[in-house]
Amino acid sequence: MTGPPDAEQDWLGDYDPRAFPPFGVTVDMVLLTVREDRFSVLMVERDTHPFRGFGALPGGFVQEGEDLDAAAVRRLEQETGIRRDAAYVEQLGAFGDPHRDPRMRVVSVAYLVFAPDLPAPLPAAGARSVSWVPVDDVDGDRLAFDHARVLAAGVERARAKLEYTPLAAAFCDDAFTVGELRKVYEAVWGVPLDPRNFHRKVTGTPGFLVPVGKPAPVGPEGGRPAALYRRGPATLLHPAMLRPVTRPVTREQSQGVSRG
Amino acid sequence: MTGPPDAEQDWLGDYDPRAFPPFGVTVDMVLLTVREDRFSVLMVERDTHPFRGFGALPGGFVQEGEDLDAAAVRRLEQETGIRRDAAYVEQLGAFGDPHRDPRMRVVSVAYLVFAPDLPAPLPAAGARSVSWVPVDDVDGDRLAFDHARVLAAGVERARAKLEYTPLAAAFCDDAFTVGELRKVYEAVWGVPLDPRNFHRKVTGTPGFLVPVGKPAPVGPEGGRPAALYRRGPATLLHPAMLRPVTRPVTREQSQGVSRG
DNA sequence: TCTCCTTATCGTCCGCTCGACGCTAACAGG
DNA sequence: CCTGTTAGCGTCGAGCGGACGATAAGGAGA
Repeated sequence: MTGPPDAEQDWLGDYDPRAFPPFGVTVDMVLLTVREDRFSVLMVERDTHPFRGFGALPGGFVQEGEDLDAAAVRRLEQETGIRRDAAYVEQLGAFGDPHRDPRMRVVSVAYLVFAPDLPAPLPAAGARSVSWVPVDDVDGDRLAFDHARVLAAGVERARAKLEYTPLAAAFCDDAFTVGELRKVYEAVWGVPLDPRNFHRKVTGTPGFLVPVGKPAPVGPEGGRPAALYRRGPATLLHPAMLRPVTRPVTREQSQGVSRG
Repeated sequence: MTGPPDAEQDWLGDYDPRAFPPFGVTVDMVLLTVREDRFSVLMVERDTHPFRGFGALPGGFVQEGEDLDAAAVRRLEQETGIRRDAAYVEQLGAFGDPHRDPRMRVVSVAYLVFAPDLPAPLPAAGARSVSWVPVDDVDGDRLAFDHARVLAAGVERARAKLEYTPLAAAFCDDAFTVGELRKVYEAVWGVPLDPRNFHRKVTGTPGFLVPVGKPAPVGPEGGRPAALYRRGPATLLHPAMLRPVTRPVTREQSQGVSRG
């Protein structure tokens, strides 16, 4: 297709600062964990304009010469103290509504992080407080920018990921029991699972769990001591572990822009 | 976590152009179709610096005040003439390696498009040629920027999407036969499928296909005429249609940044 | 010690899905 | 009529998962 009015500025041969508008680029983190059997997200309360007093996802500008993934990992380590090898990090997507930030044109690259239970970190600059909030308790209307959409995308992606990957273990400590892993699934999906079928599934899937020599820890509310496991080498669950609720034939589709 | 040297510039209260580096933001399109039973991608040959003579994905800068999705759809319509409701579009992810474009700092937001078979469009500005290339014939070392990575991500995402969504129909015309739909799966996955089991699966999944009144078209190489269908309202396949190859326990993970 | 409660782990039954594959239906061409 | 092709239906058996019984192994309290 030739020559719509703006086509000349595509793929300019040489850098011409007048040919493209400058954007700010930020990373925002959807940092998820399971705390006290509740699926929770790390939220900050903003102390600066805009959206002062609103909840927000932690994040910040990408620096010059800094890779997007590196910026996300840097933020993760700075704001939570989580080492990058103690959590699972993947990109969630880019959010670039022209009016998502009233100050200027900003594209946010959101990252999804699965972390084991950790104490809430200290507030960073520009934030009044930092805390873990159960995702069901978050009021989307009280979030800054488009963070309600970002959070919703992250939560849905996390729920889907548990179905076909062994990433639930990223919410657990290094060694964990089958029961602890089941509580992760129950918290994230919000449904009870049959302990016996769950046990059969996860222990019967090759590469999901590797038994750790230690025979038995203690139980907080009694019961027979459970065996300890670590994450196995598998990166996919095959076949998947499906959420027990019968989904209707039609459901929201992740990030589809146009007709499905 | 308090006070690393750069923390002060996070979430500035007011616009301060010195506080963040300016980025160019582009959209790149991984435009996929099935042509002559081959899974193909729309590639342009660059005619301008940098990467003159290299293959590239179609794309261009996002304009001021333009939403990312809107920029992608605009590119789609401009470069291919595809109307947005004739194809499936979803965001693939952001690619922001600091050196991906030698001219300047650019973050590319990649989009994945499933389109029915169409004639190759005319070259746009800055491109020497535009053509559909079977994805297996693309030489990743001859692609501009990081488009080899972008393309690989798009292809893998497309293959996975066919497993758990009915999006294969987005590669077909408005009305199509079960055999045509099967050829889409076979081309995308690169494996033959049993026609009888495939027929049972797709016709037995509620909401996948809706029969169209017209009783029968003609067959190009003979055979019994097939019934025509359109896309149904389903957006998920449940249970999924799994690729017949036995995947090994460990496989590449989409966009994971760190340990799982 | 015995009872009861809790959780862990193993086993059984049954329905559903899928892969493999046989069979018939409905066209075209010679 | 015969053959070749694709479409569509049926059958069988293995495997997986949901429902759920049974046993194991701990702690708390009578």
